Amino acid sequence: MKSRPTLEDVAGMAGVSTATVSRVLNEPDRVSAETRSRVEAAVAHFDYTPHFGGRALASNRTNTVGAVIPTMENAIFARGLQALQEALAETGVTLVVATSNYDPEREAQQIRALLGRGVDGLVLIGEARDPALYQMLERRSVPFVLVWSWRPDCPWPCVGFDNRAAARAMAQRVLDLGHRRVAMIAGVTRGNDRAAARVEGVREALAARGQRLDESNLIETPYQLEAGANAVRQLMSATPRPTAIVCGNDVLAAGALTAIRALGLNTPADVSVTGFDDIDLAYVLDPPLTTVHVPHRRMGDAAARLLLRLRAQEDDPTSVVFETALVERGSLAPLGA
Amino acid sequence: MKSRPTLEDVAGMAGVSTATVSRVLNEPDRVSAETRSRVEAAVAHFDYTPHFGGRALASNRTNTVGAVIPTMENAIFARGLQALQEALAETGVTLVVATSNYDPEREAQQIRALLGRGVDGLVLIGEARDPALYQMLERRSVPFVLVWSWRPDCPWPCVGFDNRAAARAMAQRVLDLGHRRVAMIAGVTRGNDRAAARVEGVREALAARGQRLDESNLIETPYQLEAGANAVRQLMSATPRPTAIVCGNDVLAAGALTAIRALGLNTPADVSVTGFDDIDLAYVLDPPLTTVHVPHRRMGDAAARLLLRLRAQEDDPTSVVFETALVERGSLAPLGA
DNA sequence: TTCACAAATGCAAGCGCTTTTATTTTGTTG
DNA sequence: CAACAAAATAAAAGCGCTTGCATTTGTGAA
Repeated sequence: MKSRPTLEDVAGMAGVSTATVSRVLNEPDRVSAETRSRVEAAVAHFDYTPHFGGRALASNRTNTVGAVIPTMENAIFARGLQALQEALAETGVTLVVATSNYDPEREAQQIRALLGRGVDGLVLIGEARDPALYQMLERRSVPFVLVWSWRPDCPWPCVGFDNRAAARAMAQRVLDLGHRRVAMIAGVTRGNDRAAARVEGVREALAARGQRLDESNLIETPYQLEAGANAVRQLMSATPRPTAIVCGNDVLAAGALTAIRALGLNTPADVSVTGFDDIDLAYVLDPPLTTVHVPHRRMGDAAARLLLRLRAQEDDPTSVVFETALVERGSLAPLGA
Repeated sequence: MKSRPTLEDVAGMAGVSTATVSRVLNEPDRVSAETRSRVEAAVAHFDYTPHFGGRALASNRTNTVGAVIPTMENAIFARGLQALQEALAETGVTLVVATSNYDPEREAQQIRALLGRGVDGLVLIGEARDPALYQMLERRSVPFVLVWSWRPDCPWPCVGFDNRAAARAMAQRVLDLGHRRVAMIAGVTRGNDRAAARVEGVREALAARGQRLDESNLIETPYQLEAGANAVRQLMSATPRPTAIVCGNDVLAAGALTAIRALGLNTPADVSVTGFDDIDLAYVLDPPLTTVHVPHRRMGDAAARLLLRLRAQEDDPTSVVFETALVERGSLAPLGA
C-alpha cells in the first residue's frame, strides 16, 4: 500500500506537470526560481528519489561505469579504484567493480555481466584480451579505457605506464651494482601483458650485457606471498645461487624476503631483492624494498577523466602515459657489499 | 540507426510474443523445449541482452546490492568484499561498492546514493550510525546486514565477531606475559564501534588486574602506517616507557614496528607489539605480528547469504557470530625475556 | 498598444521489459 | 470421439521517467 512516491506525486503536490519536476531534477536552470523552490519543497516532503529503472529506461543512460580488475586483494588496484571512484563521483557517476582473478575467461564473463547491467563505460586492466571482446565493445559502442599498461602505438585509449621500460631500468640498476647471477620471480604471463612486459624488460637489460634469463632463473607464479616464498626456496637451492632476485611485484618480493629470512640468509648481504609497484607494504618490510614506484592514484584519476571525455565524445582523447620511478631502499645492495 | 535489439526483435524472429521471450529468459521451465530453442536461437542471432532499465522498471528489482565500506585500501575489507561478491554472484546479484573513508556523514551520503541507484539490499560495516538512517532504511524497507561487528542483543541483523571480547583476550594475554606498562594505539572511535569496542576490551582486561589505560597511554589515530609510527614515537618518549603496545589493527602495528626499529629499539626485546585482523601483512613483518585472526572471507560469505535470505523474506534470519583466534607470532614476548 | 520573440511550462508519446489475464493448443479420459 | 483439464502462448496494461513539441506567459521594441 505504501509504495514509493513517484514523479506524479511530487508534481501533484507542487501543482506542476511531471515534466517540470523532471527538469528541476535534471536541468534546474531551465525552471524559474519560484517553481523550482515549490517543487523542491514537494520533493523534500515526500523524501522523493527518482526510480533508477525508470530513469535508465527513459534516458537510456545509467550513469554507471564498470571496472574489471584482477583482484581487490592487491593494494595497487584498491588504490587505483579509490581514485577512479572519487573522480567519477564528482560527475555523479557510480563505479561498479567486478573481479576476474587474473583469468581471461572470467574477465570476459564479467565484462558481459557489466554490459548486461547497463554500464555506459568500462575500465579494464591491461591490453591482452580476445580480439572478439574488443569487437563486441566497438559494436555496442561502449566507451572504454585500458589502465595499467601502455606501449607505443597501442590502438586503444590507455592510461598507464611502460612496464617493460620500468622493469628494464630496474634490471639495469641491478646489473650496474655488479650482480651477474640474476634471477626473476615473475607473475603469470598468460593473459597478463603487464607481467609479460616486465619479464621482457628484464630480458632486454640482461641481453644488453650479453646475459640471458635462462629457464632455471625465471619462475612464473601467481602474485601471492606464498608463491614468492616457494619460488625463492627453489631458486636458492641452485648452485651457484643467484645474488639478486628481481620480482614481478611487491607481493612476490615480500614473500621472497620472508622465505630468505626463513632460510637463515640475509637480505641484501646474501641476496638482493627488488619489487615492483611500491605499495605501502614495501617500506614496512625489513629491509625495506627497493622497487618501482607506480602512480596508482593518478592513473585512476586520469582513467576517470579520459573515460568521461570518451563518453561525452567532446573530442578524441588520447592515451596518457605516466612515468615510473625507481625507489631505492635497503633490499638491493652492490654485489659483495 | 543500428540501435540495440529489443525483445520485440527477438520475438519477431522466433515467431512468438515478447511475453514468451521474457519467459525463456526468466523462467525457462515454463516454456516448451521446442519454443525455447527457437527463441534461444533468435537471442543468439541478435546477440541480445536485456535492457537493464527496462527490466528494472518492469520488475522493480535491480538484482544489485550495495556495500559501503570505510576504505578499499585496507586488505580486510578487500578480502571480505571479494567473498561477498562471489557469494552474491552465484545468485546473479551484482555488488556495488562505495567508500566512506571512516566519515559518518560521507557514509550517510553514500547510502543515499546507493539507494538512488536502486540497490535492493545493503551491506554496512559496523553498527554505529545515526538512528535516522536506520529509520529511513526501515521506512523504505530495504533489507540490510551489518558486518564486522557483533554484540549481544544487537537489534539489527549482524554478521560479525565480538571485537570487545577479542581485544580483551589479547590484552589479557599481554598481562599474563608479565607486562605492566601497557599502551594502546587505537583507531578513531568516532562513528566506529569496532575501534571503540577494541579500546573497551583492553580497558576491561586492564581493569580486571586493577590497572587502567590512562590518557597518556592511549593514542587514537587513523588506521594508517604513518599514524602508527607517529604514535609510537610519542609513546616511547615517555618515562618509563611502555613494555607492550596493543594496536587497534595490523596496519597501525606495522607502522609501530617500523618506527620502533627506526628508533634503534628492538621488538620484542625492548617493547612488544600486538595487532588485530591478521592480514597477510602481519606475517611478513619482522618480527611477525602477534595478532587476532578474524575470518574476513567467511564473514563476507555469511553476510551475502543472510542478505539474500532477508531479501527473499523466506524466514526471519538471525545474526551470525564468528569466533576470533589469538595468533601468537614473534612480536609479543614475555616481559624481560 | 501591439507584435515578435524568448522563457517557462504542459502535453503526451514512448523507452524495453514483466506480468496478469485471456486465449489457444495439447493431452487425457471415460 | 466428445469433453474437459492442463500446459503453452498471446495480448495488453502498465512500471516511472525523459523529452520533443505545443502552448502559455512575460518582455521589450516598434
